[in-house]
Amino acid sequence: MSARRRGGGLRLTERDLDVLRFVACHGFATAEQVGLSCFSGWGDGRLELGVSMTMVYRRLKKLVDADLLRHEYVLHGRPGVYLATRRSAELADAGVPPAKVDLKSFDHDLAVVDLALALEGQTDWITERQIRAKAVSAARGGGGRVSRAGGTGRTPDGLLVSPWGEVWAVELEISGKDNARYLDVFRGYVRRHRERIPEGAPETWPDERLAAYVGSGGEIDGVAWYFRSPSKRERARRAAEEAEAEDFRRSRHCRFFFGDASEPRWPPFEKWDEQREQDRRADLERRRAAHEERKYSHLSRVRLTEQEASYVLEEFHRRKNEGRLLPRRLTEEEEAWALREGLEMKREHERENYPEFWG
DNA sequence: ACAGTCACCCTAGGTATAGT
DNA sequence: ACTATACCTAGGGTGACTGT
Repeated sequence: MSARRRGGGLRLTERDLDVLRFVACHGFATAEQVGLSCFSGWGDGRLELGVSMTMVYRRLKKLVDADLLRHEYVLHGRPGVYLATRRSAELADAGVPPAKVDLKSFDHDLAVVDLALALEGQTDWITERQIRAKAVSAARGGGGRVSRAGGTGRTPDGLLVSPWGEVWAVELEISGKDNARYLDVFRGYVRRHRERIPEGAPETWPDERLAAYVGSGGEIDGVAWYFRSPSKRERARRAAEEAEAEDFRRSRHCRFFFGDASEPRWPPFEKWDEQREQDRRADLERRRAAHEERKYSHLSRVRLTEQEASYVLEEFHRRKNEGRLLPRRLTEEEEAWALREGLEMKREHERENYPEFWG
């Protein structure tokens, strides 16, 4: 059993650290969410609790007793939430300070955790708190292009990073905005499009991806927006189309995806494959152009030598006077034509002898 | 009804001690 | 020195219980 023993007798396991990290990164979470994240496994395409909820509660209680978590009832009749303490935030090394519950966004924040749980798996989820914390530390450390005090423009509810390094901003809408506001947000995201996924992105660690995101000023490959209401989703989709039409060149690099929050699906992670296909085509085109260039420059260097020219002229003179008693000289046009023909013959000969220049 | 806690039991790993 | 055993501590499972 790999576990660390802390003063109070609690042996801290790797899973405990996962719990602390999960809670710290999201700010707070219900026991059920902690259970699904840290006491679960993937089965039948979704997260399933691997132990009983009693087990989860008991473990959480121990962490609360050890001053590593705080338990707080926020709304009457609703499950309580667990929050990180300063000690656990340091212990989990998640790079985020302990959170406070904000009543205005309480429902939304818990819904974001649910969304993250549904979308995590092969993908990495970077929380809004992680982004903000990184942006602040980057601004203090002088690294990164920070557009606003401690920020990288609009901070999404989370970042979804595909195994190939494709970065999608995730937004969860549980209330609704007016059309102009949607348009405004989409314009902002289109401005932050990322033209290319960097080479080597699939091999980078989540914290390197977060650093790259903050360092680039919040560049993204797409926006996945999840809605509870189909009509709001439709309005947002129209706003996105408008933003795309305004700036077609940039929006090619920033895809939009509109999902159902009650049954969230992953956005289409296709950019990496498309990028590789484009690179392959560009490479092919480059090689074809280089080949043409070499071919042209090679043939353009082919000239008739003096000896060859006089041989060509003699040969044409002989052919012209074949069967004549009184031979005639070649006219100027005939000479020029003969030399052109001779040069063409020589180049034809080159083509046969240097097939690598002719494919 | 549901969130959360407690008691009891079993299992597993770590450590001290006795026996060879 | 090595091995076997006992004991302690903590994790995990289940059912019962409490409080709202």
